[in-house]
Amino acid sequence: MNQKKSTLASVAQLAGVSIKTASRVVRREPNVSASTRHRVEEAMREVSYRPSIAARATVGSRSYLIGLVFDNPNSNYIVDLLRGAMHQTREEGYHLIVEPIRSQDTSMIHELRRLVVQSNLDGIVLPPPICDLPEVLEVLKQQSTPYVKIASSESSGGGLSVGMDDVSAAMAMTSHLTDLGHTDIGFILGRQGTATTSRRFEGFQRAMRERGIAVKPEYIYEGDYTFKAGLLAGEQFLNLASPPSAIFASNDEMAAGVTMAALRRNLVVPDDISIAGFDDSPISTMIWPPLTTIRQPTQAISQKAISLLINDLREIENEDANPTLPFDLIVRGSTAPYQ
Amino acid sequence: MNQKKSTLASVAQLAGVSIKTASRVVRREPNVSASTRHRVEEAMREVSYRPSIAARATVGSRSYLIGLVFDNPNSNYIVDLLRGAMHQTREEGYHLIVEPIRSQDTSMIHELRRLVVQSNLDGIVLPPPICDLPEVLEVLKQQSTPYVKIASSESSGGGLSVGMDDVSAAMAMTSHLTDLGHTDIGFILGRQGTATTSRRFEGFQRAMRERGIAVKPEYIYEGDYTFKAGLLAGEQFLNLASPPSAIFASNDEMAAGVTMAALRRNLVVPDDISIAGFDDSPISTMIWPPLTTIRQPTQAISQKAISLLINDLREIENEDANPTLPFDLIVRGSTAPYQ
DNA sequence: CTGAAAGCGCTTACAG
DNA sequence: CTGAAAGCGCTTACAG
Repeated sequence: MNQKKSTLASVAQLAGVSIKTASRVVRREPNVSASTRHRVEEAMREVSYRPSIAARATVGSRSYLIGLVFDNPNSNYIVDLLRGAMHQTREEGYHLIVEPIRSQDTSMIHELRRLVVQSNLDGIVLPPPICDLPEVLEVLKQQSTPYVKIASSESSGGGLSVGMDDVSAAMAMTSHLTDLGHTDIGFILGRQGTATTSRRFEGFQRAMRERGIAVKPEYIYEGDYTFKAGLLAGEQFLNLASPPSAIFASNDEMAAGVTMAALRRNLVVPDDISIAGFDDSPISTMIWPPLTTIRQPTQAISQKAISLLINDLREIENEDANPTLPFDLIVRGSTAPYQ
Repeated sequence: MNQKKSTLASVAQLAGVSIKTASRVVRREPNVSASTRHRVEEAMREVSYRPSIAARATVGSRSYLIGLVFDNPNSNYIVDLLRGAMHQTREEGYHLIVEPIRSQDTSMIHELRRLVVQSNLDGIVLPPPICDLPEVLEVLKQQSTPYVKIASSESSGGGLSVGMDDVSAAMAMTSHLTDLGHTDIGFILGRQGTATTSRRFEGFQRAMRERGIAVKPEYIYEGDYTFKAGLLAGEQFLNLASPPSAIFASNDEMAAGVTMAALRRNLVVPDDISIAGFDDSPISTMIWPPLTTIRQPTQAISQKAISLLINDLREIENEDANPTLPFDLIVRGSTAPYQ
């Protein structure tokens, strides 16, 4: 049960070669005769040899350490990111260093540089909103530390990035509502100035246009992703002479606010009004009825990000350096056919 | 601009001591004169020295690695835990390895053992609910890996633990309500069988008893920590011939449910009814009005946990091996004087 | 209280 | 094609 740890030396001895040659086989370097290679591989298998990352890290320029910094109020998102990243990092024989940073602080750049230098990071994962800070990218370029951006606002400038197609997702949700027979659909935008906000709105508009349904100006509300904005939007929509029969909020918190506005007026969700959110955040199942929403494949995204980054480190060409991962439309109790 | 990595040698040179002495200071070993220690610490700060885990791991039996496993649906709690733990781990010159595990899986124990053995963990932090799994404690004892429990249900069996005083916190919240003039207070219990549930209820009862206020049986509702339970509890309370003027829910989600039940009946919170929660979870400020609640000092708790654990590793006696940290009563918009 | 030496498991020059 | 040597940054015996 309890096995002793095997080393390169033990492999070399068993194969009757020098440590250096054993190393060459392990690292798949050229200039080893087929028979020697075979003998060493046999020995590796016999003692179930696994190279020590620690020892490798002390010597070479590689640390086998990937960093993941975060500064995002959405803890759920962060934890999902962590799960995916940790899984893939371990899978590839690397380790993950996680660091909370405060992107507002002036000392942040200094801390980031210290992290990269001191921990000798091989690469770093940049979730939003950090991936959109030019200073951060600048520092990493200076230190020539490879990075991968997650859900970045800007189209990647030649670097690595992973994201989700917000436009298609918003289109899918809109289609879900129109398929249920809704034509009077209220839309609540997120905070101005973020790429996500405009992409989701674009998806809504495009789907409506494709179906030939006009979008009434009074059915558009400018929110800011908060519960309260949803509450206000809901009240405004429901005060209309002809209120919408469905409301699509750009995130779940706002959709929860709309739900509360509807309940306040003794409306039954989804019979009297359908409500849809976006993100599949915890609140979406905490309220009643649970929200129909869009799930971002966060774990898969961070997994992919790690994978891209490590391929890059190994100088393996990534067939797609800026992939976009598929989302899920989660239909729950808050949406129903128009009646 | 481009920072170079600092080593023990550079620190030693700057301080004018041997590498060995510098090492002693870094590792907080005894037998270093105060002045030497001071000089080395100064040098460490100057070059912002951080020991190389890799180098440490190659040599000694110690890994300077602390593990933190988690399996908790509340991501916000986890992230707070992480922040506190990371801060203190770095402070003490250790590194933190974070691992999500699934306490339900049968393979969990195997994975845990692998983590402990392969990463050569010096110690491990066990948040709820993992800290209450006997199999986990068993494995750690087998491997003689020191651990510290966080917010454990059971009174620590001689081991290390950090927690919060739920009884006092529930008493404080109850007093807050009675101080506002409320005597008819509804209480919503959490899920049966967890220590937290009974401790919070005990605090409520004790505070009421101290004030000589009788607790009516119809003002007690057995919930399960979900939003829906809060909604049902609220409806039941509000259907009473003489409903309570204040409702204290054992967590914020249930308090949010009560809020929705109140709004459904066109009651104004807090004018018509005061509502209090527990935990200061994200939902407490997402809904309107924001909830008066109890904040657990999660970051401080995990910080303390790391501190206890590392003291233990250094064979420094902890003056209190099972400390309980102070909480905060957060008064927000959901509670107001009885009228 | 302080330090010189050996060595952890591996890699990177360098030499045959 | 193969290997002996030096060294990564640190720690653990051991000596003063």
